[in-house]
Amino acid sequence: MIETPKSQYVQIAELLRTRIKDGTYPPSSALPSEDRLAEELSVSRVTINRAIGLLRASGDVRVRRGIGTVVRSLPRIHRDAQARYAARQEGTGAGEVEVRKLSLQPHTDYRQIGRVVPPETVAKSLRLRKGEATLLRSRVLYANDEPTQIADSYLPWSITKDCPPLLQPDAGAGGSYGRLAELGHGPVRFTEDVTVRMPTEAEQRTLDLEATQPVFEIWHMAFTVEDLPIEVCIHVMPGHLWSLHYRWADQPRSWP
Amino acid sequence: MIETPKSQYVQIAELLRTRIKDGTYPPSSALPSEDRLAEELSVSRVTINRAIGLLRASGDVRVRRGIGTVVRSLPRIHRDAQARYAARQEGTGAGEVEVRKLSLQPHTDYRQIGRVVPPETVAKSLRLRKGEATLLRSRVLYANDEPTQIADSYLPWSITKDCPPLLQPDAGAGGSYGRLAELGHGPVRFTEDVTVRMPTEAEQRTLDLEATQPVFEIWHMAFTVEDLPIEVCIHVMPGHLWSLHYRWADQPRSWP
DNA sequence: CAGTGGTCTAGACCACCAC
DNA sequence: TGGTGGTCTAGACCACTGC
Repeated sequence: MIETPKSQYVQIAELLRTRIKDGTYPPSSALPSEDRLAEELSVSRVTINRAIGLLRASGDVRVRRGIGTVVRSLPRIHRDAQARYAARQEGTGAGEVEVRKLSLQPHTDYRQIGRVVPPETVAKSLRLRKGEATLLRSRVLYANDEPTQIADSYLPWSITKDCPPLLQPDAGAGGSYGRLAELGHGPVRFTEDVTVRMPTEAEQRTLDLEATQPVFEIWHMAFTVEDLPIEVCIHVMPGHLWSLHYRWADQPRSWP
Repeated sequence: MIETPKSQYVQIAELLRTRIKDGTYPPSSALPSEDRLAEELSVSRVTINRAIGLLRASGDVRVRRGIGTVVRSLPRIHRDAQARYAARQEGTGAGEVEVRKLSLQPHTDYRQIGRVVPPETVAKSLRLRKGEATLLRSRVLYANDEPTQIADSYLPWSITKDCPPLLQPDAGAGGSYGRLAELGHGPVRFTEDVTVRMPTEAEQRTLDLEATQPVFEIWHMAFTVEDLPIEVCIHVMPGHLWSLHYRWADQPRSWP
């Protein structure tokens, strides 16, 4: 093995991570202040700050200005793509099932529900004409009051405009997919595109993240029996909070 | 809208990103040196360094010590989970198809092929007894000589030990799944678990990444008709290089 | 050798929080 | 008001590259 001399801030980050793991700094407890750590380790505060920057990027600690640096405590949430839509059909809010499984307290905040001209990429995916409107259902989901995801769901306005329940936070039994089914546009096929990126400033505020903490962006699409796109839902989720699960069987390929 | 006064290094990062997008700094070209940028923008070099740190985390630039800072040029590679295993069955190396689609030059480096006692998590997934061995096929894939992923494939040694092609880099027509099928253990069902995390130091070296650049970890599993786990493959891929694609249809749930 | 980025320091000022 | 982290500076030394 080649011995690489490591920079101090990397070594300090490792030290702090060790202390978190061995219980010296338990979950939800505060780390010593940067000044104190600097003194203890005989380095400048800037070096400590940089070390903590690594812990922040990986989601191990969260920092509150004026308060201090605290060890994160939320476990990873498992998101089973197939199961969640199956659950939805049984009438449960899909996003909350996963959270409840971990004995955490879920909570959904509907930020906006209404008619909206969608971003061009969404319009294209839904095969809408230029300027054609959609119903946007935008919500933020929480676990124990910590934000866990933003979900912006776009549905063609032409199809949803005469369905009042879709304008309510609680869309009724089976959620919005239940209503779509009643309208004769029940989704039967889904796709998801998953990417990782750094959060925008708005997302940093909403999800309580820092510029260096990656987020999943899941571009979820639902199709009807006629293979028409009926929904685009964009999920933005803190990377350190989630684990995504997919499964499939080898079968004659019936889709393009 | 609330006006948030931004720190200089965030503003400078935005400025540099703008210049990259508008072609002032084209792909593969070098940014001005930190000293020069510091002079141009009338800030200290540390501030420039911090701004560039943000561009590095998001994968917009890569830095070569002694050389300079260069604008990244590789596009995102699309990975269609279902399609790639279908392709494999037709005899093409799955990992290379995706790269070739982008007119890039693929290349696979087999780091290790041989008998190995696997990590405990892998052993458990394969339902092996404690200490039972596996065949490990470990490889690094490249596009245009830039590393794009590490793939470590584990197969039960008891099943694979008498199949010499599996000890070769090229496992023959249909890849290792082809050989498993001949052995009567062809995989028919798959699962994938996707997480994001920061890279280990070894991964940083292998994938030419920095500590702040997130990676996908895909835990891929293959099952036989009898529903026995026949392979665990762990993919580690730079987050900024990939886009993952999954699809499924609503159907009577036949799996646990 | 000169030029590049990597790292570190001491000191400073600020914004935010709890009391 | 005192303690916390956020940011910035000027200067320094180092390691690595290419000439």
